[in-house]
Amino acid sequence: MASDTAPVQHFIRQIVREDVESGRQPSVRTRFPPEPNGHLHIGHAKAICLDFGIAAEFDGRCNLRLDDTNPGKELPEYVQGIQDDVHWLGFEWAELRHASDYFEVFYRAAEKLIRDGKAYVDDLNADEVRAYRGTLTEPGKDSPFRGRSVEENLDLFQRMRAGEFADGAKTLRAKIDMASGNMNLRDPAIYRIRKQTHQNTGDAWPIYPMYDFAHCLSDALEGITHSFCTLEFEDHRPLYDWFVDHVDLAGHPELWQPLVEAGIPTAPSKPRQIEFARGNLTYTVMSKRKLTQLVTEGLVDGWDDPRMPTLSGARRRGFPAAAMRAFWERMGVSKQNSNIDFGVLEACVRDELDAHAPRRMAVLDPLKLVLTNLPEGHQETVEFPNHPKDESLGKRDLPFSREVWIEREDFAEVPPKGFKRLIPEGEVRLRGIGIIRCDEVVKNDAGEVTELRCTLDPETRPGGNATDRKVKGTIHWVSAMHAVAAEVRLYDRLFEVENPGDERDGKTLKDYLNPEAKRVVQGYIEPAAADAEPEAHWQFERTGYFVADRHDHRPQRPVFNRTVGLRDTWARKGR
RNA sequence: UGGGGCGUAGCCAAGCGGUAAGGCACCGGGUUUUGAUCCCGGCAUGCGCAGGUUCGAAUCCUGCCGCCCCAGCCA
Repeated sequence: MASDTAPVQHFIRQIVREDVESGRQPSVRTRFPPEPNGHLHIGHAKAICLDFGIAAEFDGRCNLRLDDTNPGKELPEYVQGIQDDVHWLGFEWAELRHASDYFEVFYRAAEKLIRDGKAYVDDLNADEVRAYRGTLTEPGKDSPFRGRSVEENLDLFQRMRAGEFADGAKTLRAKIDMASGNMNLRDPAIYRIRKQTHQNTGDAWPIYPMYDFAHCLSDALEGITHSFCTLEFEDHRPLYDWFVDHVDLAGHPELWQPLVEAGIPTAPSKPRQIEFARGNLTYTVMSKRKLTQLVTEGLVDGWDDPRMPTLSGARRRGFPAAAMRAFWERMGVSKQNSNIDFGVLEACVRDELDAHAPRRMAVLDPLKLVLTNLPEGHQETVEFPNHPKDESLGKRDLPFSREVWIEREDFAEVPPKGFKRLIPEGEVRLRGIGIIRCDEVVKNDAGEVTELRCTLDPETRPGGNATDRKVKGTIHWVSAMHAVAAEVRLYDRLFEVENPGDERDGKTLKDYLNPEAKRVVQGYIEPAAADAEPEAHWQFERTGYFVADRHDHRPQRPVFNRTVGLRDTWARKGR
């Protein structure tokens, strides 16, 4: 996948480039390793773009690996969702793997550590382990089972695998250093007993490897050269290296013989873990717990609700994948915790859509306008370019008639200062038609404006001799006779505050929800917008960028979602 | 006197001993049949603070200060 903007310099790019140029790592292999226990969100897109992007940039390969070492939390539906999201973002993996593909290798590797005196079976229960671990400032104590013989450990571990012991009764632990300042090195668990059906391996295993053990060895087995992960794993790096070095897959082919037999090409590497900061966004939340809460409490309409920061939500909202990629490229990669202004993402979305979205006209809050100097029943078609700057997007015919819908807010009886639209006795340009003058304002008994009666200046019509006469404003319209009624869902930011995850002061997510984040209106669109394919992006002139809803849109019953409004210096001034 | 990270503008972020890129936001101005787009200009005598080394320091050294992560048989 080619990059969408000039690459931004960052430390990971630099490290990889140096590794390639020096010949240390002539070929680059990376992986994106999500746990299939939830939906991917915008933050994950940063990792996806990094993992797949760096591989592509250096002519390397990137695997998609599902890190499925904790059965019970992981579901096949999530692995499908993850694949869909990665594809949507525009990436293709070299190989799809599961950590569970390597369970037999992990088991053999654990046995090797036991034989080497580097691992032991511990009978301490979870509470006892915690008590023995010490605290951040005090060293831990050795488990009384730490000194078991290799033979006993091997026997016990084999019986763990055979399913002889109950869940939690025993663990296999690495024998490292109970006094280490790094808690991860205080004899971390390698295997735990969990008699739980696994989504891939069924009931073949009563024991499952821990992340620290499985992840680094999976990387090595896949020949990964650069293993990118987030900052909180920085402390795990010594352990990552410890397992890779002590298991020494490259020097012990017998450990991964099962993969060879299964026809899985394997050439173990010495991968290097490099940590970077996650990217947070203002006005949203990214934590699985909070996202789940939004869905389960019905605060949104599901995981792909267009207000959700999930990738499926962003997609349904109409954020183009190219904009998502450009956004993360623009943001760079560093080791600083950040809270990125949501406006930057919106700016990327507008950049992309301004360049590529064809224009259409739609009226979301209709007010009838009659051109009294046109004959009753008058109708004609007017040719419009689909894009003001890109002729390759072609032209279309737009029906025009004596009665049109205009946007209610484009008329004001009492105009605020600086108002450039239609006022009584005033003139404005009807986009693509000509200059009209408002002669009469019709109201109902309640005093509400129900209709505007105007005259069109024929000299200002295309081909006339006053086409370039200047008026302050231009407004959009849809021919009433030809308009197609449409449901338009106006989305906005889900939360009203920059940090909705902030639960200090006893506030919760619900206190910060933006009640205006979803408004559904019935509007009128020009016929050429109604035939939209689901997921087609449009700019409705002067109102914003919209996408035909992926699931609900039908040409007979159009449904559009507002992706993001146009930049609006007028509305901003008013606030 | 636990360990590991990070401090450059409102938000991101480059910078790698030679005198503070870029983007978003914001403020001016120009073009415009979208109050959009586009274009031009402005926006850190300053790089957490204090010392030191150097002809020269955001970059090197020392000491402080602030923020983040770690005590799952989660990932």
